[in-house]
Amino acid sequence: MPDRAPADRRGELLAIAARLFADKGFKNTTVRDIADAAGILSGSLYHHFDSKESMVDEILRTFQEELFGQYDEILASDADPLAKLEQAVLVSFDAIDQHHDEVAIFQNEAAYLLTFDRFSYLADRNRQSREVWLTLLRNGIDAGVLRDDLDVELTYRFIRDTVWVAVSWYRPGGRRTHTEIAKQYLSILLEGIHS
Amino acid sequence: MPDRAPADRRGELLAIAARLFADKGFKNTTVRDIADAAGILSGSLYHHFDSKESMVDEILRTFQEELFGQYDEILASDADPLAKLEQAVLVSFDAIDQHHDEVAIFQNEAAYLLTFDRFSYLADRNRQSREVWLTLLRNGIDAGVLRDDLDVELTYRFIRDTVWVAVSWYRPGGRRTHTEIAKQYLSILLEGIHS
DNA sequence: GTCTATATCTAGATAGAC
DNA sequence: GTCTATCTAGATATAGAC
Repeated sequence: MPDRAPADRRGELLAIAARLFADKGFKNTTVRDIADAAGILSGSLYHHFDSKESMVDEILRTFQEELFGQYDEILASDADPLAKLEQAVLVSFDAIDQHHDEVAIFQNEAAYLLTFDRFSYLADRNRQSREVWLTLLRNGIDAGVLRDDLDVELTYRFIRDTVWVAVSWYRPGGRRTHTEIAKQYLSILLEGIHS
Repeated sequence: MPDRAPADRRGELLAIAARLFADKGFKNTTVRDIADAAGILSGSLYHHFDSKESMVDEILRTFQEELFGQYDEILASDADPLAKLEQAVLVSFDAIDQHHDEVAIFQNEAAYLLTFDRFSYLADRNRQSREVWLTLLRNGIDAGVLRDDLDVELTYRFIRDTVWVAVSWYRPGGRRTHTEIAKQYLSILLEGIHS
């Protein structure tokens, strides 16, 4: 593996920053915090990155490219509508497990970051995500496997919110695996809690 | 109405601050922002309040006393378990409608504020909220009206998250009333989306 | 690639006049 | 109750040495 160390220094620093942004918030994390955690001084960070904004930008872009690639694969597959919906939920919980910090940052900081022009792509991603879920829900209704008396827009929001907000309490390595949680969630979502 | 203006100036300023804290975040709202919105200068705010922290403290305390009073009433009532659960959901969506900014602040800033000793009561309120929902769910299971194969702790989290996170997209005066949203949500929660 | 040193800016808070 | 003026602390970012 040639030039692994130099190429990865950037990734290391981004991972350290992501952890802090996720835990304390973007605004509330100082470049000194990041440098301290990395064992260097704040000025040295500017050898690697333009600004604190550039750091969070790179973190979110990289993560979202991967996540939306997975959604696209599901949409393009030939699974039945119910299976696709389940896969989308599982992939999302997988992201919470594998990219916990990135999901947390997107959940907690997107509204703030969207006030800057350079982060306008986050709004595009929100629209894209809405399209994915609405498509899955409409296909399920059309195929007759989902109730047709539900407000699709509201249903989409409930699913989206419950899935992603789990990042606020799920901790990788905890008592329940992310797959167990995803399956319980799907059971409630599909069948309800009424006996 | 004697001395209405002087007594309400405090409340006016708190409402202005709450709106800004909810929209932009606590850390990201400056005392100058608050003063600007109130049409005064930043120094003048300190005639009314000790600090920015005191402002958010008063906002959250007042709101939570009211909300938890309502939960206590539901728990103490003689309605059946299913009705109590429905009432708790309705009361929560009512809070999102009537105290939108306060709910948003609690949702978005609690984790940060909890790093200060003076806000440790927020952790107590979180525990209290958990007890309310767990009690409602357990009573429903014991009475046989809720599925007994569900993880109660996970179910509580899904309900809590989906209810409160609605504050991020619900806007008072929008296309759907908060009661319509609450009823759709209860329909999904109780019966599921499967046809 | 990191450190030293520092420029620049912004924020919370205070004191006293009006 | 508000304004003027200002203090102080802390944050982002830069320049040049090592």
